[in-house]
Amino acid sequence: MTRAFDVVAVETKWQSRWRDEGTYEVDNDDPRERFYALCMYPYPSGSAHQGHVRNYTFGDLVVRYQTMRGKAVLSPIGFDSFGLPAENAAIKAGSHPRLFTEARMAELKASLIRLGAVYDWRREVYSHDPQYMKYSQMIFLAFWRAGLAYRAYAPVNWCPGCATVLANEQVLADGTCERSGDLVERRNLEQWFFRITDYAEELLNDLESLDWPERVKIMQRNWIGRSEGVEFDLALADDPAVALRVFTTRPDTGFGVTYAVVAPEHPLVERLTTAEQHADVAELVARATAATELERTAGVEGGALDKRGAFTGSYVVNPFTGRPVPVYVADYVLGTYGTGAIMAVPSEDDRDYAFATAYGLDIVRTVQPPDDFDGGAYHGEGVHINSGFLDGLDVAAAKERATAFLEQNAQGRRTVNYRLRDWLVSRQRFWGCPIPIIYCETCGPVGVPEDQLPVVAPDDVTMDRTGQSPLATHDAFRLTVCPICGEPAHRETDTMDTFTDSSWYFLRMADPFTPGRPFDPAQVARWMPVDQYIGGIEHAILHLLYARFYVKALVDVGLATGVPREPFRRLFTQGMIRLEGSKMSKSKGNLVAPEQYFDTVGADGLRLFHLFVGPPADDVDWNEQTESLIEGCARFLDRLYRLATLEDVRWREAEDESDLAVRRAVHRCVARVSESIERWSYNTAVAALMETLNTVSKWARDEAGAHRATYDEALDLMLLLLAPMAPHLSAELWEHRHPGEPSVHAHPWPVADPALVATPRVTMVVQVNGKVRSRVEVASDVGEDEARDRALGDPSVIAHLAGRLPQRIVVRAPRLVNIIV
RNA sequence: GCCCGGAUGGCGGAAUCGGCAGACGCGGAGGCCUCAAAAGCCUUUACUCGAGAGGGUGUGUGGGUUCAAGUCCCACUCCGGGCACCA
Repeated sequence: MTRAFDVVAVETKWQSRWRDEGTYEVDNDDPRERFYALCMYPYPSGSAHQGHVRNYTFGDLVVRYQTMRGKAVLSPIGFDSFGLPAENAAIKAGSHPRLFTEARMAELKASLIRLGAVYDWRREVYSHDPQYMKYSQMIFLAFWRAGLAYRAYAPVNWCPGCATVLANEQVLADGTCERSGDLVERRNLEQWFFRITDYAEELLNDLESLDWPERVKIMQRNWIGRSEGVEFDLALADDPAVALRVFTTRPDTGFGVTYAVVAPEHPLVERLTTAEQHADVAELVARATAATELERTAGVEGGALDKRGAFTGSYVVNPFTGRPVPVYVADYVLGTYGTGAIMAVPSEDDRDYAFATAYGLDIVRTVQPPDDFDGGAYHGEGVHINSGFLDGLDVAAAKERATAFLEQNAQGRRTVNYRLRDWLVSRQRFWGCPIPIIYCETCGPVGVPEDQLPVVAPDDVTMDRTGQSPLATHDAFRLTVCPICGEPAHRETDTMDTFTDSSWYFLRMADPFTPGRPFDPAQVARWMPVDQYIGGIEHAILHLLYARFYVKALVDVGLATGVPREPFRRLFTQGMIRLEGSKMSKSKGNLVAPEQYFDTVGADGLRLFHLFVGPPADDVDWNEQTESLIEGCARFLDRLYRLATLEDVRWREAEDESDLAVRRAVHRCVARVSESIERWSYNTAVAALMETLNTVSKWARDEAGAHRATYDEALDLMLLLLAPMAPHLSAELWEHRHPGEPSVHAHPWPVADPALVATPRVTMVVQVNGKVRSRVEVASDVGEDEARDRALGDPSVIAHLAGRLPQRIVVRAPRLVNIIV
């Protein structure tokens, strides 16, 4: 298409100006009111894709809008530059992940600049920067000293073919390695954890104070999974000295306990298993513990549970009935939750019901289901039956009584359990931040002293096809001496989960200037919390939960004293880009590169499209009509350009009625755009501008001529409103109209004149029996009586009444009158 | 299975507090300009009956509340997302 102006020339001109003049650099001692605007820092996968464009268009709009609102806006950027894709690419290309990563970073940076997104580049943070790594490691050690980091055995995905550990995403749906095709095994390795569960309660409670999308909060709540219940002992029938401790949230159903189950990993499995049952139990345990997590949970879909178990030969006493019930080992009970053992109530629990049915165990109802209930386990409200002293009570009352009973008779104790597990941070990977620990034969694990940080992975490595981390076999890296005793020792060769990098980068960005520590808490406290965080919904759980934990922990270990404990006050999650329905991704090769549009419709045109195409939170389907939508946005910019550079206007001296109408439209537009931006309704903000441009354009070209002051006001206001959305063209046209004056982006955000926004006369709808029969012009402050009289006197209304007498007249002046006959 | 979200013209979407359904844009149709085209400009465009004036219908389906429902309530269908043996 032919454009009205040279898009590339205009855009590159302003991009270099913003960068060269440091327009969006902001100092930590800036006296203006502060605003921290942040987009989730990207993984550098190469030049930007449409998802980036969308994300950073929204972010840039916020930055420029808040700047015009007079705030000192902190707008940093960085790169989440560690990670598996770089490692895989390096293996393929036989190069070093750093070379690969840095090339991709440069590409992405160039795209962001061509998008016109503006940042304080002095604050750029990237995960593999040795400076950043040093502080990541300092933080790890601080957590360790505070007891928040610890070592424990945990199962990992082990590929026998590659002789290495796999990330979950490297294991295919059928349980094989994506690279070698071997069946992935489960192995126990000693690994590092962060004690995030210590913060479960706070992470849950603080969600309430956050201005986040409700569904993200719900996802986090579910992930944390708090549940209140009772822990108590089930005594072994033939040896009361041995007790099986169980956890339940339904103590009220105790009379329905017809068996008990322990997890295959449970420490009492040996003790409970009788000689006759030994073979059965051993087989079950072997199968369950060797299986991958995947196999163990396979077949769970749709609730069709393939539960497997074995009788131990032992019995425990149901404390409610006093009767012995059998104990099973079954793989549907998890060793890692609660006590790793349960009381089973098949009548009121689906899983127990399925197991009991399969193994022919008793089912005794304790809650009366409704008459029409035809399912298996019943978990609704109801009155207790078959339950001795609980009979007749409702669920809540019975819970109370049963809990009190267990406290007195079975070592019962009210407890809270969480679904949330501690955060496993070890990765058996090369391209990540090394865990700064040295293992010494005599001193045990020792932290690398601060003056020896950062621990940086060596450059002289070759990534081989197995995917095994070269650190594990690189002796120059691995072998060292103990910092305490000086004896030969070896380094930890695991690296940290990349989620650790993204858990504190926003703190570093707030103050990357203080030497010797991650940041100066006092400086950071002045910027935090982030006022507006913007990113993809895919980070709703992990990244956002880990970052929240990190900040709380950093405050507690003294590295972030005074910093608010919640990092992100407001969160916005944007929709995804889909290509004809399916998810767009690099691996599918269905990306629509933004670069091609920068040369045609320009960054402004593409940005406008992303703003206009629909609500920012909704997904965007990229299809055959997208191209023409983008062109429609470019066309709008062309029309604006033509109007702003119009030469053959007939200027007239006197103001007339049309001037007032135009001024009204323009001021209403100011109000509408401002309000739309505040509530993240960018699509309607653009629509308002399009509408206004149509009005002004038509008026300015009219034969009756245009009044200069009206035209000037209209153009200036439109350019100001457009400045955060299409920053290049707005700046260019503003400069054209105000040569030598400060840029449009330095101008305060406009305020609508209330007198012009208010409409003195409005259209009132007149309905007869709820159907619109007429519209009449009335003053906007019209009284009820006058509104009614106007409605009843309208010829079309009289015709529709056809002589019938109104039974009732509803008057909602000045909007509507409804006459009921 | 449980928890969330959604469904509006040919298409993307608008309707912010229960009060004019379809703003704005795309696409379509017709016209102006032009030797012609591109670009631009103008008109029109939910469906339907009607020559027109005008009428009827219409926001996934079925009910309900209300003078009035896209909006609130109940039941359901379909689509999308999250969790998925967490006792």
